[in-house]
Amino acid sequence: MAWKRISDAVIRRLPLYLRVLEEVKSKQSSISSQELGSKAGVTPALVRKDLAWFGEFGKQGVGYDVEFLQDELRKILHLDAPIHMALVGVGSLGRALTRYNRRRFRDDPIFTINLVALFDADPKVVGTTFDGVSIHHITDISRVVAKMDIQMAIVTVPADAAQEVGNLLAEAGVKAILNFAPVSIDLPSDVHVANADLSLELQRLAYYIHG
Amino acid sequence: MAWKRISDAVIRRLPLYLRVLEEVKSKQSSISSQELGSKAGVTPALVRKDLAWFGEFGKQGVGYDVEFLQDELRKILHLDAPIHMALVGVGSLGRALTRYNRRRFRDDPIFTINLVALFDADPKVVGTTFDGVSIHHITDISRVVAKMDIQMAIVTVPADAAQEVGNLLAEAGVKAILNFAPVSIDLPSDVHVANADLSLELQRLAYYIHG
DNA sequence: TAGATTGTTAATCGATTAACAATC
DNA sequence: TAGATTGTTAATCGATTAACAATC
Repeated sequence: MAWKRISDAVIRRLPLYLRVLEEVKSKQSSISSQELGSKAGVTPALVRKDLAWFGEFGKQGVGYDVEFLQDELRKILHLDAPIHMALVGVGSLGRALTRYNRRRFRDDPIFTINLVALFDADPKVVGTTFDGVSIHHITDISRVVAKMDIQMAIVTVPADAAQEVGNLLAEAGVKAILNFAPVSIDLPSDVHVANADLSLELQRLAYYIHG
Repeated sequence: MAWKRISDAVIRRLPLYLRVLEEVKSKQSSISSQELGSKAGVTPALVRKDLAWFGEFGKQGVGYDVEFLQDELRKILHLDAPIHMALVGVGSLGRALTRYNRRRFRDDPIFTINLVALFDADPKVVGTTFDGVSIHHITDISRVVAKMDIQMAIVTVPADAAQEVGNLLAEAGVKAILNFAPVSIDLPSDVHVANADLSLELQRLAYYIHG
C-alpha cells in the first residue's frame, strides 16, 4: 500500500471499535467485521477498510482476535503507554472536566490519559491544588510541560484568552489540544486542535427541534 | 429547487456564519461570500452553496446584507424565538454546564437557548435549586417538559442511565438531545442525538501526538 | 458603464458500499 | 471439505470546488 495520510474520518472510528472490543472481551475471543460493525454503528465493509489501512489483522473465515486487535488499535492511537495531559483554565467547566477525567483514569483501566497539571492566570489559585493536581501559572506552561512530559491539553479559558494560551501550548511542544473556548484557535498545522464548542453545538441542534 | 433533506454538514456551518455576522455587524452593513468564508474558515463557493439551499439572500456585485442574513439564519436554525432547554444529571459536569449556559444566556444577547429546568434521580437534591434553576425528579420529566414547553435537553448522567433518560425525554416530546454520557443512545429517528463524548474525543486526539 | 459578486451547473475529489477472489 | 469471512478492487454516492452567465 502506497503511503497516504489517513483521514480523520477513519481515526474517529477507532476509539469506537476499541470500546466495542472492551465490551465483548470477557465473552468471546474473536469478532467478525459484521458484529464489530453492528455494535459500533458502522457497516462491515467499512470496518474492514478502516482496519486494512494499518495492516492485516484478521483471519479469513474467523474474524479478528479481540485482544490482538485491541492491542493493535491501542498502539495506533498511542494509547499503549500512559499519556500526560494538562488543563488550562480552572473555572467551573475546567474543574468539572478535571474531576471527570481523574475519575475516569482511576476507575477505567483502559483509559490511560492522565491529567497531571492544571494552569490558570489567577494568582489566588496558583500554588493550590484541585482534586489532587497542582495549579501552576500560565507563564510556567513551557517549563512544566517539558518537565512533566505533557503531550496533550484541554483548554477551558475565556474566549479572549484562548489564542494566547494556544500559542503557549504550541511553543511548549504540545501537539494535540481539545478546545472548549467559543473561538477557533489558529496554530501551525503540526498541532491538532479539536473544537468542543458547546454553544455552536446547541445552535446546530436547534435546527432539529422542528416546530 | 426540488425538495431534498439538507445535510448535517451544511447545518453545522450555519452557526459559524452567524458568529462571523455578529462579529462584523458593528463595522459593516454587507459582506461578500469571500469575506464571510475566510472568517469562518470555509471557501467562498461553499458559503454561497450553503446559503442557496434556503433562498436567494445576496445581491450580485454587493454581497449579503449582514443584518438581513443574520435574521434569516436565525429563523432557519429556530433561534429567532427563545428555546427552552432542560439538563438531566446534576453532577459536577452538569453543574458546570448549567453555569456556563446560564452565564452565556445572560451576557450574550444573541444566545437565546435558555436552560429552565434541571433533573436528577437523587432525592437529596430534588426540590433544591442550582444557579437559580429548580431540580426536579427524573420521573417528572414528562410533566415538566410539557408544562414549560421544553424543546431541547443536555444529558450528563452516568453511562448506565443514559438510555433510560433518553427514552423519557423522547416520550416527553424532546426532539434534540446533546449527550455527554460515554454511550450512544438509540432513539426514534425523529429525535436528533448529538454525542459529546469527551473520552472518545481525547482518544482520537491521542493519535495526533506523534512521538 | 465597468467592476464586483451572486446563484447555479459541471467537474472534481473523497468517502462509503458492493462484490468477490483468496484462504482460514 | 464446506462454510465463513477477510482484504481489496471497482462502483456508487455525496460533498466540495471551479467556472461562468446573470445582474446589481
